[in-house]
Amino acid sequence: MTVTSSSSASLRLPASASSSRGAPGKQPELLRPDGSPVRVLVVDDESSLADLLSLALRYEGWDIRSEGDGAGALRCARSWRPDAVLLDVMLPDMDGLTVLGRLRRELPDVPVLFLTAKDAVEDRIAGLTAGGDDYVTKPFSLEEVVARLRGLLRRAGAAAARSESRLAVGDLVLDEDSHEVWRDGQEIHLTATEFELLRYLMRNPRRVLSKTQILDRVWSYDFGGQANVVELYISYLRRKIDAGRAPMIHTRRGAGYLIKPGG
Amino acid sequence: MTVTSSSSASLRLPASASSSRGAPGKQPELLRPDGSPVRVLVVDDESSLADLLSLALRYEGWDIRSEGDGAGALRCARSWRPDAVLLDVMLPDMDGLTVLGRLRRELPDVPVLFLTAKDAVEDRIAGLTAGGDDYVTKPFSLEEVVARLRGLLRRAGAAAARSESRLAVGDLVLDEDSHEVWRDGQEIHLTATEFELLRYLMRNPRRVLSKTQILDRVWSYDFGGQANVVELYISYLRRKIDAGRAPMIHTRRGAGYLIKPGG
DNA sequence: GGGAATTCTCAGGAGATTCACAGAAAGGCG
DNA sequence: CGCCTTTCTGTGAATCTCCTGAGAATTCCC
Repeated sequence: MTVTSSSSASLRLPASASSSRGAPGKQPELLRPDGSPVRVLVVDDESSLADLLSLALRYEGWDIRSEGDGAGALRCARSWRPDAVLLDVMLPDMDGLTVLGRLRRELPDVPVLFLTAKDAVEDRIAGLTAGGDDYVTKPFSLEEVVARLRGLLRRAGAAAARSESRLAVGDLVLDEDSHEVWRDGQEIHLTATEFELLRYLMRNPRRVLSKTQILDRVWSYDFGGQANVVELYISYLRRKIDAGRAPMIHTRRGAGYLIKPGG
Repeated sequence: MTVTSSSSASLRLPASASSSRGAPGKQPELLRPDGSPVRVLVVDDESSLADLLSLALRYEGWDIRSEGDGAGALRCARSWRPDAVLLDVMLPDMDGLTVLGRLRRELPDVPVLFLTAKDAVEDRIAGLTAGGDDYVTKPFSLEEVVARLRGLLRRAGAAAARSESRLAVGDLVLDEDSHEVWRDGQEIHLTATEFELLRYLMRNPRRVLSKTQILDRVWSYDFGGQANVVELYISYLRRKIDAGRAPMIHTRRGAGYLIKPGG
């Protein structure tokens, strides 16, 4: 097994390092050395989920391919050389670990994000996250998958990209590694859901996000509750983020919410 | 401890000595004289273990090759010239001692970390470690293997790198060689597991580590228990580390734990 | 062999978090 | 200005996460 260290796995920031604008759309944040978008291979036999994921990841500006079984995944890995793999541990033709093992032999340095059922965590497989890989349990939110994938890509990439774990909008700063948030230098404690909502807003500054959009992105895909939770959580966020200060979270009546630097 | 004052095996710290961020990833902490990453040869016939080890070591930023038997190991040693060898003493084709002997003829100054079953320790292995080598018994934790390997590489390398055996986060200091820990100058006694957990946290300061991550890294690969032990040991650590003082170990509900200087 | 130290399971309880509901407040429009 | 719609937020209940004491099992050490 001839393992060259990092060959294809070096990633870099785009030339126009306007990195604060993590705006999904057509501006990928991470690029391959040749300037082409990052490649992500999605492996899931449930086609509806695979479609949902592909769509969301494409929206990040990444190049996506999707496979429904282990054999296809390996074939694709071999020929397409993705920069990251999103792998459901339950596949029809082979055990997730088997796929992982062979994948590793093919792409030693490519990070893998596992999708696993909630209860399967208990009979977890030792070392699932050992090599810097990560996992997400179903049902997940798209924001979570995207965030973890970005984390993996960031850490697998060039050292220069390492500092990029922070989002900033005005004097509001969010650190994805430590899960810390500051406004004007002062630390603010957020709950898990508040944190994800804020991260989504901050990754789309100055852009109106509808309640539906937010619900689809930040809440799990199987959430069955009222769309009103978004209002509730916006309210929570305002209390913590905007309290006293110039408001950064704005309501666009009939359209949605947006975040922008005070003023 | 007969530390051969290395010849070819001189290692050095990376130019950018941002060593406080022992953050696993692509930033190797130890480099060869030519700036390329350290090379480690993994020799184990159990492929799943070899894969797990390769994964974890590669994540340290090292260049890894893996062989399944003594013959292959010797071949690789000869042509690839690794900086360290991770050697299972139970190999299909030849006795671990034999492999070691020939390895030594090939690479006189390269340190070897033995993997051995628990009960086989006594007799012969102990003697082997006299030359600066070390050993780890199965089942092991990844943190332990990585730590020992780092220790070997460090000691085999330049003296300048010697000071690197200490981790510090705020006024908390941990010595990897002596296994001593101080908070604000005062020594704190930790059990083996507590020590490994703290080391893992301190090697990833200001980063949220999930319970699964911790379990995968700090506990043996064959541990089958509840993820709840992590909570328990965090609790123990807090009692010893944070007692009275400003807490350094923080809980991120729903995400994991992180350590950071008081504040 | 016996005592001490260590590791780990189990379960109760404290507290944090999520969410539905409903009335209050605010915005838009004729 | 009055009415209707949309958004905001207080309340409280259900749930979930995490902490920790007690004690069993195991290992270590003398």
